[in-house]
Formats: sequence, C-alpha cells, structure tokens
Amino acid sequence: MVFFKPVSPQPNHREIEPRILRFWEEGRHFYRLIEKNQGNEKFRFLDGPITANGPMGVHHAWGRTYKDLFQRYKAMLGFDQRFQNGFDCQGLWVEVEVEKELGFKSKKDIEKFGIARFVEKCKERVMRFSRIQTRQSILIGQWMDWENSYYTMSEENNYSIWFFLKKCHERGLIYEGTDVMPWCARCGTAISDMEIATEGYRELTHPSVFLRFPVIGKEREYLLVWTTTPWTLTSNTAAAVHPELVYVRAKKDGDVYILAKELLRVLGAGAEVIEEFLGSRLAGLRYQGPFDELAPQAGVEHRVVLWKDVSASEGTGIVHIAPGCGKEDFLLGKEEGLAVIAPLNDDGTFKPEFGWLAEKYALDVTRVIFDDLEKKGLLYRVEDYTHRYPVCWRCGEELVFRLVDEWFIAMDPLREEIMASAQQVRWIPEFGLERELDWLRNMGDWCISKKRYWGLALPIFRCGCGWFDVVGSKEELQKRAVEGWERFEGHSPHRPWVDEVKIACERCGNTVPRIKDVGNPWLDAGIVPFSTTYYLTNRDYWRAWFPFDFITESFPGQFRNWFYAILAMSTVLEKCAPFRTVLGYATMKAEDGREMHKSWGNAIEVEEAVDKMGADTMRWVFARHNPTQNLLFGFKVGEEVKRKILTFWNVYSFFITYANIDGVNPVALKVKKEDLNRLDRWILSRLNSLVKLARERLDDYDAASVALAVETFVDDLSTWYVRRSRRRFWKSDNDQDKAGAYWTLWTALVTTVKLLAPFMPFISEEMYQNLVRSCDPDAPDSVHLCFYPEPDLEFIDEKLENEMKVVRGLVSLGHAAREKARIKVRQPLARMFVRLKPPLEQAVLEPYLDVIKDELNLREVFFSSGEPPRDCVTEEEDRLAVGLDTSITPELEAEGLVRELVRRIQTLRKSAGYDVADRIVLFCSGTPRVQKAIELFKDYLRQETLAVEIAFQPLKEADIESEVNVNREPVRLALRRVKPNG
RNA sequence: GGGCCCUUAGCUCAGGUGGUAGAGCACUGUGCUGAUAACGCAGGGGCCAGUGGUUCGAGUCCACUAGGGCCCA
Repeated sequence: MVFFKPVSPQPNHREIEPRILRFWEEGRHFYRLIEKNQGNEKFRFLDGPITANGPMGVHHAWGRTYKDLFQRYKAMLGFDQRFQNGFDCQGLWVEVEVEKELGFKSKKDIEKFGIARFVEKCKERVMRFSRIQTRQSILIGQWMDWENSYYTMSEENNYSIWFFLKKCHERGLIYEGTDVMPWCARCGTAISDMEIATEGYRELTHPSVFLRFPVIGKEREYLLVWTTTPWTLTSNTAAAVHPELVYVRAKKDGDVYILAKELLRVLGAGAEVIEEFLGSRLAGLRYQGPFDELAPQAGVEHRVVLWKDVSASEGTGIVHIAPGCGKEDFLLGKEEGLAVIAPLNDDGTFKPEFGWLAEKYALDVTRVIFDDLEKKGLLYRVEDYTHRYPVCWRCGEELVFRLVDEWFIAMDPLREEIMASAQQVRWIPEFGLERELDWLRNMGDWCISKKRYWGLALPIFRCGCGWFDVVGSKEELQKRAVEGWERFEGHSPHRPWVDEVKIACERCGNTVPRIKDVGNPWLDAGIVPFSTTYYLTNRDYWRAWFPFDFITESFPGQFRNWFYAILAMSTVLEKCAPFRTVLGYATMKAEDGREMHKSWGNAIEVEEAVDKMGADTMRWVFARHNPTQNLLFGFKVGEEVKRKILTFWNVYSFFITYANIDGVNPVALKVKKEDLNRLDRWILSRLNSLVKLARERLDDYDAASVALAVETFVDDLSTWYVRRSRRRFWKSDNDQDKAGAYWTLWTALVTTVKLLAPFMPFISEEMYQNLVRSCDPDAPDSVHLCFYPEPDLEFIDEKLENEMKVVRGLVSLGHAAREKARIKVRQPLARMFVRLKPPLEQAVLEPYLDVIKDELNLREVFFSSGEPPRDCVTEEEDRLAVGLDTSITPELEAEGLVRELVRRIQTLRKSAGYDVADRIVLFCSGTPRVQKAIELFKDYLRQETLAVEIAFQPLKEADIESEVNVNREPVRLALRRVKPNG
C-alpha cells in the first residue's frame, strides 16, 4: 500500500503557495488556531501601523516576516494572541498623493475643491491601499486577523488622542508657541524636527552672497557679511560676531571692511590690514540695513551683537541675523531683544507690505535681490555654495524657515519619566536603548499641529481673548457645544465637519471655534497601544492586553518616531513603557549595495519577489539574516537560499520515493531504541540539539541563529545521514534495521518541518500534509495547528556527535588520499591505516569502522599509533593522519569492474524509463575477464540492478541494448523488464 | 563637534563566556549517476582594516587611527 503522494524533484512555489493559501482559506486554519489557543496564557504583540498610502515594498516584507514568524511560533506554543494588523491613515503623506492624483498645486486648490470632498478622497485612498497591502501580506504568508485590522483614522483612535491631549493639558503641558520652523511652502505646513532629520536633507548648490553693511557714522566703512539665503536679508535686524574671535579693519580699493582675521582671504588680493581687535569691541556698533527702504524695516535699529556660535570656518565671521527667518536667529533675537520681522506668507511668498517683493516666492528672488544690492552698492561678490539643505520629506520642495504659531507639548517635565520608561524595555539589539535615550535627552518640545486638512482634528478651542481649552472626548464636546453640533453629528471627527462645533469661552463667554490645525501623525501611531485595546471603553480588555510583550520595526527613524511616540504617550497615560521587548532591524538595500530605486532598475516589488523566488524563499532570506546589519536583497541571494531549501526537499523526496516502494507507514512502525543504529542515534541527537537551540533562540527573538542552525542540520542530514544510510532503504529485506532507518528519517523530516513552520509556512505545510496527514488521520490537519517540537534530551548525545565529527574528518582525509592517488571511490581498496590524534583511543572509533569502510570503499581499516607503511598514499591534518594502500589485486579489480558495470546498467534502466523498483532480466557479455568478474560478484550485481536473471545469451525482445567500454573492456548489455505477475 | 554600529577569502556573510580562521556563491579539479534540469569530494584563495596595549595566548577584551554607515548638535 502506498501512503504518500509522489513528490516532484523540485518544489514549485508557484504551484504550492497559491494551493496552500486556498487550503487555509477553505479550512479556516487561522481562525481555528485562534480558537484553539483562546483562554491560554497570552502573547501580546503590537503591530506598528504601516502607512496605507501605496503598495508595500519588499522592505516591509522583511519586518512582516519577523512579525509573522514570532506570532506563529508563539501560537504553536499555545499562546493566546490577537493577531491584529494596523494601518496608518492620516497625515500629509496621504494628502500629497491625493493632491498629485487630482493635479493640485497648492492648498488653494484643495480649498476650492472643498475640504469635505478632499478628505473623502484621502479616506478612499487609504482604504484602497489597505486592501492592496492586505492582499500582499497574505501572499507572503502572513497570518493576521485581516477582518479586524485597526485604522488610525478610526473614531476610537482619534478620540483616544483627544483623551491623551486633555491629560497633557491638565498637566499644563500644552501651549501655543511662536517659533521659527522649517516650512514647506508647497504643502503650506511646518515640518517638525522628527520629520526633517529622518530623510529631510539634500546636497544642494545655491548662489551665496558677500555683501556690505555700511557702518553708521563712518565714511566708506562696512561690515562684510555672507549669506546663502538672500531672501532673508529683507528681514535683517542684526549682525553677530564672536566675542573672542580676532577681527580686522582692512582697506581695499579705498573702502574699509570689518571681518574676521582668519577669513581675510575673502577680500581677495590687495587688502591691507589697518587694525586688529577682538569681536567683543564691535558690540553695539550700528549699521545701515540692506533693505531699510521696505516698510517692515521702518524704525528698526540694526546693531552688532555678540554670539558664541559664530564660526570662523566659512563666510566672513560676521553673521547676518534675521530673527524671523531662522531658528537660531530667533533664539538669539529673543535673548538680545531684537526686532522680529516675519516676511513670508504660508505659501512662501512675501507679504504685501514688502513692496516690490510682495507676492514673489522667497526662493525665486535671489537674482532680483542681487540686482537690487548691486544697484545700492552693497553687493561685494557672489559665489556658488554647496551644502546640505533641508527639503520637504514628502514632496521634496526646498524648505524655508518661517515664523509661525504652532501648538506644542512641553517635553521637559516628561523627559525623565519617558527615559525611565525606555529603560524598562528590553532593546534588541542593546544599543537601541542608548539611541533612544540619546534622542530623549535632546528632544525639543513636541510640535503637534499642522496647518493641513486630513488628520486628527486637534481638540483645541482658542478664544480671541487668549483663553484656550482642550476637549477630551466626543461626549464632552457635545456637552459643551453651543453651536453646530447638529451639523457635525454623524460624521467622523475630521475636518471640515468637526469645525462646525463651537464652544463657549470660559473667560469672556464668546463663541469659540476649534483651531484649524490637524495633528502630527505620530500622535495617531503613538496612541495605538491604548486605542486598539479599548483603553477608554473596556478597561478589562485593556488590562488583559497591556503592556505588549513584543514589537518589531525597522530601527532607522523609529527612535524619534514610533518608539518615541508610544513611549511618550504611554508615559503620560500610565507612567510605563507600553512594550517589554523591541526587536529592531536595519535597512534593506538592493543587491548592488545601493538604495532600491525604481528608476535605477534595482527595486523589487513584493509580487515580483513572490512570483520569481517564492514567499518562503524570501522569508528565509530575511529570517537567516542578522537583523542589526543592512540587508542586500535580490535574486542572487534568493537563488542561493533556494538551493538550501532544495537540499531539504531532496531528502524529503528521497524518503517519499522509498517509503512508497516499501509501502511503509511510519506511524505504524514498531521501532525500539535498540533497533536504531549509530547513524540513527547520531542524527536524532543532532535533531534534538537543534530543537533545543531553536526553542532557546526563538524565545530570545533570535531567528537568524535558528535558521543558520537548521541549514547546518539539513546539510548533515543530506550529506551524511542519508548518504550513509541509502543502502538501508534500497535493500529488499524488510527488517528492523530498515524500519529503524525509515522511522529515524521520517522523525527527522517531520520534526524539522514543524520547526520550520513559522519560517516557511507554505512549504512546511505542503510537506506536513504529505509526511504526516497521509498516514496519520488523527494528526492536526495543518502543521500550524501542531505543537512546536520539544527536545527529547534522552536523544542528545554530545559524545556521539563529537565522535562523528572525528569520523567525518577522517573520511575527508581518506577522500583526499584517494584524490591524490587518483583512484576513484568505485574501485575498492584493500586497506587504510589511521593514526589517531593522541588523546583519542582507537576503541572509541571501532564502532564506526563500517561507516568508514563503506564511505571510502575499503576492505579494512587499521588503527596504529605509528606512521603508516611507506608505500601508502598519506594525508594529514591536525595530527590526524591516514595512509591508503593503493595496490589493487585482481580480485579488487574485478569488484571495481562489476561496480562500474552496475553503474552502466543503472543508467540504462533510467533511459529505458523503468521504475526504480522494476525487476529485470539482464543480458551481459564481454571478454573472459568481464565474464569472470561477473561470475565472482553475481549476487552483488543482481541485487544492485534488481535482476531476477542474468543471461549470457542475447535477449529476445530487449527493451534497451547497449555496447559500452568498462575499464577498457568492451561489454554488451541488454535489459528487459519483468512483468509483475501479482 | 559628540554618540552608536560596521570593517573576516573575489562576492554575500557565520564566527556565546579569548585557545592554532569557517560557510555559501564564484573559480579549478574530480567523483557519483536508484535524490539526477540534482548531489558529493577535493583544491587554490585571508598577516580577520591599521597601530599599540592586557594576556602564556586576541578575529574575540581595551585604547587610538583610517575607511563605511547611522544618529545627535
């Protein structure tokens, strides 16, 4: 009886993976897994939300592999889990893409289109891509409760943030501040530090200008200053010098210039130093500003101030200060009480009061400013300057610095608490903690507002009288609403609907609208430890699932983003970290070591990877990689990994082939431990050592060590266990030795398949169905419903494993000696001498003699403490030496000849299309030498070729005939299949 | 300017607690031919970035230098 489905020589992922997906869908295995574990001890995983703003990339698949792997592992251990996936929905990134779809250029286009319609478009886009990402995730084998994914645009999420902000307000942490912020004119919004530092700089070349500020009260005497942002000169109110730096007055072409001595070279040749002095002497010096004729400059007194941050490494050592146009300038201006001029509208154009510059875009006026300075005689020199300049991380537009009113959460009072939370967490790798603490030490106040449309509606209501309050819930809003509730009711808490609601000022009684701003999107992602566990509406549920045991995300960026947001928000709400362990992984690059870019042709899409290499292969590439290192991903590494999988598949295929021939049902095998031979016990020891390691390493969230150990094990299984055990499967006796071999190989395969299930869910399911379900109807009907293997310590025998290592080393030397003597393994040899490495006793290796003799085709192996006989071919390594006796007797030669013959006949069997178990009649004729060899090894020949009869007369009706040379002897061969007759 | 990580064979990477360098790919030779559009074995190829230290002994621990990456200012 045949138990197993025949196996193709190679796994076809294109056929297997979709079939297994259908199998899971029809069998509802995922939901049955959840039900099976319900009520057990919990494993709490929190999914960091993926931005649902485009198709997923292969780098997402890396993270999803970890997420799926550890959740599957914990599920196989029986842990109760939520399996909730998350989508990040709100924010500028979505708006930018929708604007592109609609062909919009600026915020005006959005307002014209209508905020309500625009917001609906944003929602639609998110829904579209969340569906696409879900489909992609299923393709890579991720098991999640897809019907129950969370969306950060949900009411639960938005109102939870309201609650959080109210908590902050109760602690007095929320304030409106005026600050100079990096500003994207196209997007019309400030860009926060968090966003800018991640990917917000580009190497750019701009024209820079040296210009002169006339010193008041002096003829033809000037401060020489330098700037790379000419538009900011319109708002200059001061010039800064370093108090301890040496400055000079230098004469050039009849004019006198003041600048740092070290930078005198910018004046060019012919400058003559009149005087040297410290910068501090310049303090208070008054000068004429470059754009005093503009209305906003009226009444502004320009003077020199002292500033320690002035550098003498570039420019002139005198820094132009415009407190309305630069962050540092603004701080300095505050200290020095300087006038603040804010020149730009939110679209980056000059305000109307800037005369001839009005409505011109700040980054477009460089030329006209130079011309104007030239006309006024203030221009000294223009030169190109290359520097890292901030750009909008979403739309790529160059940023300007703009004085704005934004809302902040004060972080100083929270800094220590959040740091304490961060220290409660186990960071993998460990340096993660230092990174996070470094960020926490240096972080500024959290700018939470954005002057945009699609996002969290900040629940801040501010009255013209200066009073403001934060509303903490929908219910509170309804209770306090004095206007517009009916127009809002029934809508999601988004713009424009929520803007209809107005409350009363508690100070002056006026009707107060919500501020127009939406929230920073990291608030959305930061609240999910609470919103997804119903913190506000179901405390019992929250208590059961909070804090989370595990999160895993890509390190770069997340220290200041998601890790930061969830730590900060959880610290405010519960004074603790919301997760216990975080596994971080590095950055994915293309195979050529460069970043993946569609335009460079080195980007790989998820679908393409799944189609070409298979989801399992891709997952294995990820799982075996050291997560702290950048991963170079591509089809080359895919091919390498595929071959490792193929080795395992070949062992599986080998087992199935012979188990079917023998009609073996492994479950019914009665095998006692005494039936197992040394190789069986060896591979079972290796197997159980592997299981033990897998458990230990996975419990420590270390998938790579397990994957690499599995690869080593599979190599041992294939190239040593199976190779040395083949004959036991081929032979015709169905004895206990054979049963032991089948049982051992089956056990090794099934256990490994279960070990691999979290790593490669498809192929392990495929193999499990055939290896286990085919012969054991009582077994769970999916490998993912099985219990994860437990090591049987009884089988672990370190001594045996070490001895086998020596044996394999010895065999390796034997092969090397044969190689050196150029005698193929097929030719039997009489003897090999072995000199062991001193502490090793010959008795220890005695039991392995058969294995060694078989592998090297030797009659005898002799151990000795001395050197091997002189006429031997020797090989030595690490004080272990072998000597091969290469003399070939006629009898040995005859045996070699028959072996060669066997090989030829096997090839013929194959070409004739025989099944491996078909019996044959064999015709064989040749020289007397051949005839004699056959006579001598007749039994061997029959056994190996499954010949029921060896004929020396030509066959009638031969299936295949051939004339060959065997060891230079001509031989005629013919085969005929024997019809099975019951 | 400060902090963190990395630097091992031509390429991609392994190398707990310090004890005479490993794998896969590629290359060369070769074997097997009942796992065969596979597989095995063998070989060449590394002063483990450099320099100092600790140690009987350092790829491994410490310091510094150089190159690469990330973060902060």
